[in-house]
Parts: sequence; C-alpha cells; structure tokens
Amino acid sequence: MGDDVLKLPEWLQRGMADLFPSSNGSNSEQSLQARLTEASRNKEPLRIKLGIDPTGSDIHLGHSILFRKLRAFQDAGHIAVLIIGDFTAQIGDPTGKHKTRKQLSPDEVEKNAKDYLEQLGYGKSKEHALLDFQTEARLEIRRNSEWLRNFDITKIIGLMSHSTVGQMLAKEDFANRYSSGLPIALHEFLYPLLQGYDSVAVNADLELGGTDQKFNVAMGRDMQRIYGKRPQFGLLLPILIGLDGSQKMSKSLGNIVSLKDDPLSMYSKLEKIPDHLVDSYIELLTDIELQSLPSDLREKQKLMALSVTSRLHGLNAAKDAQKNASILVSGKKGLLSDVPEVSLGEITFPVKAFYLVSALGLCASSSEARRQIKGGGVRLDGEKILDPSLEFASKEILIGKVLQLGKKTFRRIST
RNA sequence: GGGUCGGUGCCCGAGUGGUUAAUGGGGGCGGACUGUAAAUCCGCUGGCUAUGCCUACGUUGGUUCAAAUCCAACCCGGCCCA
Repeated sequence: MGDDVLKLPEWLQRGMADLFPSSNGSNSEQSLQARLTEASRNKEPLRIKLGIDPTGSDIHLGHSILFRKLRAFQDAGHIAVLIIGDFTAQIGDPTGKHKTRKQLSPDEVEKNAKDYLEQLGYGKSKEHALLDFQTEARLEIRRNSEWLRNFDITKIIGLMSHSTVGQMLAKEDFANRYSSGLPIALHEFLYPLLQGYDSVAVNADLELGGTDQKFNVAMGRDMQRIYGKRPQFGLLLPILIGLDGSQKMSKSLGNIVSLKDDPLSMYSKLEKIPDHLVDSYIELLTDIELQSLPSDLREKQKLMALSVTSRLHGLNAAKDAQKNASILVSGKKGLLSDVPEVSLGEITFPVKAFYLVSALGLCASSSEARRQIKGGGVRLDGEKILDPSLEFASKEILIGKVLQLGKKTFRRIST
C-alpha cells in the first residue's frame, strides 16, 4: 500500500503531459493517487469528464489519445462521462483558432454527434470499440444542452461575474487574436465559462483534455469551486503531431489518420510518418511495452503501424494491410488482396482515361485528372498512362485491373 | 454613430483599365531520387467527357469597346474617436 501512495499506476501515467492541481503540500501525482485510494476504499468510482465538440465529423488519431485514456479509466472501474457539447457547439471552442468559429445548426450538431458515437464504437463489443459501451455503469453520455439550454440571464451574469477580461485575455488564443487585431466576438468568452459549468453539472472528479485545453479544464475547477463542489483534477495529454511531422494533427491541415481510414491507408500512413514521431506514437497510441521496443527504427515503425491498425481494424486486417503495403512499396502492383474496389457503374464506353480517373473518384475533378495523367501520376496495373484522352473501348478491358494515383491511392476496378 | 484603412484563388500576398485563370511565396498533389519519411531537383495547382466553352478578385448595380483595377450603394473586419 505504501508504494501506491507514491506512484500512479502505469496505465494512468503513460503519456501524461500535465496533471493539476499540485497544491496542498504534496505534488499532483500524490494528490491524485490519494484520491484514487479514497475512491476505491469508499467503492465510489471517479467520474471522468471528457467533453467533445460535435463540430467536425471525423475522429482522428489525435483525438483517440483522449479516448484511449478515458477507456483506460473505464477498464480500471471508473465512470466515463462523455459530454457532447451540443449547446456549446453553437459557440465553438475558440481554442487554437485565429478566427471566430462558424456556428452550427442543431441539425448539424445532432448529425455530427451521432457520427462521433459510431466512430467511438457505439453498438460494438468492447474489444472492437474505442470506448466501452457495454459495461453497465461505466459510461454516461450527456449533452450539455440538458443543463445549459434553460440558463437564464441571471445565471449567466452570475457566471460571468467570476471571471475578468484580464483572465480571458490571458488565454493565449484570445491574446494572440487581440494583439494582432483579429476580431473576438463577445459570445466567445462564454465558451470557457459554459463548458466549465459542465464540470459542475456532472460532478466531475477529473477532466481529460489536450494540453491546449488547460485553460478550459482549469475553468471547470473554478466553476466547481464557485458552486461549492469539490474541484476536479485536470489530466492533460499531449497534442499529437500530424503526418507532416511538425504541426498538430488536424483535419483542416490535412495531416490526419482518420478512424474511418481503411486498414491499408491507415497502415501506410503510419508506416511513413517522419522518424522523430515514432516514439511518441508508440507511447500515445499503443500499449506496447516501452522497454521492449526493437532497436531498428524501421522495425519499430512497422510495429507501431501494425499495432495501431490492429486496435482499430482487428489483427487480421492489419496484417493484410502490412503485407499489401510492402507489396506496394516494392512496386509489385496487382498482387493486392485488399485494394478498395470501385464500380464502373454508369460509365459509358468507350471512355477516355481522364474521365475514368475522375469518375472513379481518384481525382476530385476531370481537370485535375488530366493534369495528373500528364504529370505521370496515373497507372493502370502498374503501367503509366500518359495520354489523358486515351480511350478504353469496353468494360472488359478494365475489369479486375488496378488503377493507381501516385504511390498511395489504389482502386481495383469492378463491374 | 463618426473618421480611417482594408476585404484577391486552399492560405499569405502582389496587381491598380486592355495578351492572361490573374506575379511571388507557403501548402497540397504528382515525377525523379531514397530504407518509408525527410532533404534535394522538376512539373502541376478554377470547372466542364474539352483542341473549345464556362465561372472567378466581399455583394449588387453602374461607367466603358474593355474592369480585380474607375463610380455608387450595401455587407464584413481592423484601428482611432464617441
């Protein structure tokens, strides 16, 4: 028992970027460990808050870090309180933004929320889902419109009276925008306050967030204190660097691995990440023991890619993806077993190459398809097509062949 | 509300009546190279089944043979003043 007091469990500590508060004479880890011990003694699991903004619809590996940690808490017997910020989405989290977010309609929010839950594995068994949706009493899904919708102006004034403009402008994002003369709409100040109130509403014992959420998570503590609740712990996890190797993983930067990615794309992207990211990906996205990593960088990278892909698509699919990826790299096209198929559908023959490439979805437009062909980026069964107007007389010539754009995009043509 | 400056393609940013999808950079995509990546070099970077035709420089109108470039109104933003 003595050791327990000093050291947080491995699953909890892994990938931790920040933990607070660290007051009361002891450090933050000791405080949290004490809280965990208290919880288990009283048989009262902790309530772990994670707020999500249903603003986008794709969850990527960067987000998954938080969900993985949340899941780890579930597996340790605690309660995941997933808050869908359907109300706050109308404001939009100003964090990391240099401009006011567009406000979403309730319909969009609802659609996104549903999509989110599906990606997290709603309806799947817990082995295949990111979160454990199965075990009774380990998951609460709440929408913050539940308590925010009927806030009256008096209550809002109350909330606002406890924060100052100075505090708000201390927040980096606001500070940057303000000093560089970019607009800050007043309602944006409400976001931290309202999401902070969520912690009050759900009685959170600990809130998870990315390091960029420190302000918001801390605000949750403030709100709880103001409303006479026991303030939550804040556990912050790193922001995952995206495929470009320098900026955070974010859909708008186009450097993501989406949970929706098919196994081959996912594996290939991961196997190709810049070398300096490999260790952090292993720490944050897998459960691989950090002591027993291969010394060879390339091996390590493959192991990581396999592990991540396998967690999300199953081991068999991941192994297939690995095999196919190596076939692709070695240039032996056409041997693939797992190339997404694409149907010729309504296309009328004869068909010109550029139209085919765009109609099958390899390029966004027919003009782009022409350019790619001229630039030597399109192959059919490994052979470059260089004439955009090259004609194919009939379906039969194409069926079963693999159409390729660049090194990463493949489609096997079917009827 | 007043004054003032500004709103250009994914982003930044030139351009200020007349070949032109609109200099340049970033990003992205493709090619070569490589152990994947990175670095480097090269090409492409509005749309259309397309040797031509459309749509584009905040919005809507106007002046002109001709406008991103001139005028008007409107919308949006920064700064200063109230």
